[in-house]
Amino acid sequence: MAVDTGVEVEKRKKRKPNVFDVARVAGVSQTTVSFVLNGSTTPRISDATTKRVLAAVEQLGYRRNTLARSLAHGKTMTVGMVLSSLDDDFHGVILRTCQERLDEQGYQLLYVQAASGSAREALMVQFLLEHRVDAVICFAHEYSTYIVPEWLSGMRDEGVPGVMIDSTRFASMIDSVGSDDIDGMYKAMKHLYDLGHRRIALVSDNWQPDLVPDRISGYDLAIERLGIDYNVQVGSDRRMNDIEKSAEMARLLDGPEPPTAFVTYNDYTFEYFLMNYAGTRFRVPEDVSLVGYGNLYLSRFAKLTSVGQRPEEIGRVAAECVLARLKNPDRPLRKVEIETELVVRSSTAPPRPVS
Amino acid sequence: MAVDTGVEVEKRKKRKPNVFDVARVAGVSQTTVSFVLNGSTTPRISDATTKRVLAAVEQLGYRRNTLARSLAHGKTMTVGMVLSSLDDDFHGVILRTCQERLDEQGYQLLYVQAASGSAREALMVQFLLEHRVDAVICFAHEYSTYIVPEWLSGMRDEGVPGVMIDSTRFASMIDSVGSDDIDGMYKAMKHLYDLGHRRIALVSDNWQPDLVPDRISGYDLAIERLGIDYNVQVGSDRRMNDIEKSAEMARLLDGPEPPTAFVTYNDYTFEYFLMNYAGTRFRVPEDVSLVGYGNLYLSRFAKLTSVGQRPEEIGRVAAECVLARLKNPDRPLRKVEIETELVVRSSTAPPRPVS
DNA sequence: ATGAAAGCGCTAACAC
DNA sequence: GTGTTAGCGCTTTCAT
Repeated sequence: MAVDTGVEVEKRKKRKPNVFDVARVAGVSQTTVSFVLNGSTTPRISDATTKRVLAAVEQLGYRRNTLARSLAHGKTMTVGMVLSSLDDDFHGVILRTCQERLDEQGYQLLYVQAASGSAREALMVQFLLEHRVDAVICFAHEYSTYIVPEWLSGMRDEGVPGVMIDSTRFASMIDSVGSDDIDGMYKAMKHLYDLGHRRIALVSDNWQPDLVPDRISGYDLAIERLGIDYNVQVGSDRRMNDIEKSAEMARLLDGPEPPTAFVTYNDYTFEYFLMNYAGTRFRVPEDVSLVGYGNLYLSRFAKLTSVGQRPEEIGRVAAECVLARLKNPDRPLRKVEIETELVVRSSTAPPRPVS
Repeated sequence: MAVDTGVEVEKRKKRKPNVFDVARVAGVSQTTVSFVLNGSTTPRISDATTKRVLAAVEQLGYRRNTLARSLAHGKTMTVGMVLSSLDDDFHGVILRTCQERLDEQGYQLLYVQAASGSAREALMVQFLLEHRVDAVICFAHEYSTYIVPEWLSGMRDEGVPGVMIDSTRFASMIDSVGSDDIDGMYKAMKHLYDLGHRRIALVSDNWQPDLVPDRISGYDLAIERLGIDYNVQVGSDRRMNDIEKSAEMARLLDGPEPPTAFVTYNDYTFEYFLMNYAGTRFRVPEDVSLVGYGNLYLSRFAKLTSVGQRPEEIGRVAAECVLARLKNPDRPLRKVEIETELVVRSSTAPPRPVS
């Protein structure tokens, strides 16, 4: 490596200082600088030398170049994460706990954003891979079906570990961590059953036949296990938006044999109902009980009983999976289903006695 | 960190293909491959060659190494962004629009997370700088005061452009884009004034004397400009949490000369009041009008009149700033204040006639 | 149109 | 404990 002798001065102004410069100023070799900077213990560097190097670093305003560093030793110590939505606390909590765990091992989470299932999502995974992240974490989503397998196999080919969050649909291809949603929905149903409800309707969705399928089959399972003779699902037969679902809920409540409670696969499905029917046409929980899903902000604000998915656990376990596979790429595939917890608030009460 | 030497041969097999491999398979030189991959036009590559190269790329499953690429030509085409909160739609919208604009110029947004004002925030800026992002975007925050200047000067020294979002407090040091909050608060006051309110109290905060200072001085300004003879600020003299603020609001409403309306510097300040007082002890807007700030999710759900900050504009303009400075590092400092918009919903109405 | 070769900044094996 | 040096994968003059 030829150190410019003549142009040196000119270049000095723009070029950022590198290990070599530090070495020269400190009067040591590159290697020594590198060892000091990386706290290498193998060849123990004398305190005096260390001090001189550090001083040179300070003086020059040297900042190490991660690009070169990673290029050289083949590891970036970063984990890429493709984020779809940044709008809710669910994702926020997962991110935080995931990051915390990764931090402990010196890994840094790097996010990029892309709507789930969009072409951009696949692009962003490419991007992360090109940046040689050591692993990729991705949120599964209803729309993912089409696109996921494509980049999933891409990652496999390159030996980059990945974990899928929030769904275990791809658990046969990749480490996955999600919630035990069948049980979660069962808990919701059991809670209402125990309060005395026997006509519990589900606010569902047919947007994707396999959207949050566990939550929906949890409903059927509960019906069966609890020996209930009432199975009404709003929005499972045709595509409906939340406004239409609310109207249908109201229609049901005004009809014969009305449900005394609703469960849903997502807190926000109730949003419109809460905004425009609850408290005016129907009182909650006097006229109808409501159990949401997700324990998201809305359920806290609206004091909704809801099934919590424990995002803090999801994030932590996802990090754990990544770390474990990074350590041992050949470990068997892992599929984790975090147990949910029912958070009881004031949207549930015993049903009104039949009038 | 000792890399096992014996396994070297094993590893060899896993080595990812590089330009050189591609070149060999395609029967051309490295250079040619590089030109093809970068769509170079200077030396026009023949279609036949291009095709062969692409075929080789496909066959080998070659993926370019951004690390090496960036190292070589000194640009990463990434913009780093330090995110504090991922929990609300405000940030989400900014991110999306900012990304969209950056995309157009081929820049990619890279996020890292750190609580505002935390030691980690400074660390993350270092991290981004070490990764040689071409620019940094950061959210200002009440706590930032202490830490910001430190890494701000660090960036300046290295010639890495940055823009501060959501505050213009550091506008003398860095391109900044925020909202015109003085005017925003004035709009809120004017709206209430026009409805007939003359006793409007502010729910404030003394946590940091310069926290969202514009919104607070906007209140004083409005009082003066509108010739109002009532200036009551909850929580401006001592530190209070939202629960205490709600209690204080209730106390005020029950007292003599009660305010007929409240304005605040943040929608969520009203959260507790809405959950526990509104609709029970006080009706909104019959007994009291409420104007929030931020037009955040809460205000939409609770049908709160609120001052919107137009995050989509903030994000776009932030990207614009970065792009402009990237193009011309010497352009004069820019300070943009996005005009707010009052979103009227059903939490505001004329005050009750004095009883 | 294509190829040879000099870096970019850093790590780490190997010699001293 | 310190220095030498060969890569890491790619870009990019400068010849050819």
